[in-house]
Amino acid sequence: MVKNAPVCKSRSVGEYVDEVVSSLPSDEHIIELAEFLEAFGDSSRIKILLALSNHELCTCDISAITGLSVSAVSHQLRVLRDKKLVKYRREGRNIFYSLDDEHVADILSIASQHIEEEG
Amino acid sequence: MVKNAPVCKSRSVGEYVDEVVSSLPSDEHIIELAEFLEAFGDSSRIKILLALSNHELCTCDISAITGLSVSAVSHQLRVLRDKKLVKYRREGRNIFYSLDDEHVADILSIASQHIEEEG
DNA sequence: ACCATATTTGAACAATTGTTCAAACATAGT
DNA sequence: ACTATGTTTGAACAATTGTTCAAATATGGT
Repeated sequence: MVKNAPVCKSRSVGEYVDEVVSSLPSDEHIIELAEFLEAFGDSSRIKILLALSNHELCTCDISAITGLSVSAVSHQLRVLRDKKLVKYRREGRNIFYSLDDEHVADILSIASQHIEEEG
Repeated sequence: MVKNAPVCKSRSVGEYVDEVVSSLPSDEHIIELAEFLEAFGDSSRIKILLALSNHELCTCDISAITGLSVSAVSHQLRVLRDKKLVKYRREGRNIFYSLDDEHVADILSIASQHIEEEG
């Protein structure tokens, strides 16, 4: 009837289920978390973010640095803007992008550490 | 000829391009970084990871906690295993999963902070 | 008003994703 | 050997993704 209804018949397991359920944040928060972290999940965007950890950069310089087309960079910057990983300011014809805050750099750095340790 | 060839004609911009390029890690490292962080980028997987920050859990309890089907959980656990976000151990019929290391919990926690600050 | 530069946008496309379902495999108890 | 429980697997499907291309928008200089 209830399709997803589990499951463990063993009762030594499963005693903490209610406790864990009530420790979880709201679905809304979980979705925001996933959407924020999803924005890190593409090598073009990672390359852009790593470039921005060194310097504030305009769109066309990011294109030159990453080897991506200007259009591809702009599309990815939109994702990074929408998901609040980067901020920007206009200066004449150029728009300069930078990391939104330290959290973004921290996540990149922790992820780097993790990869180096795992081999 | 070269399709992606940029780009900025203004020379005040772009002087640091070479410097930033040489500061970037290898493409291989960038891809590993993206693949690791991509594994955080789905609300089902985030829910699983948050549950695991509280308790070591077996597959069917994760299913009960998250409301996902056992099969869906197992598929996602495979992603999390492959990308080294979780580890596991067998105990009889059950397989207990837990976060691979502190890095994973740290990333979840920093991302949570980020979201709360941005509103 | 016009032109060049810088950037964004929208449609199109192949490629990838997450879930479901049914079937398989693994372990433990009888 | 058989059965029940726990978990994984593979095929299928709709939905989403990232890039390209062509066209649009924005700013500044003449």
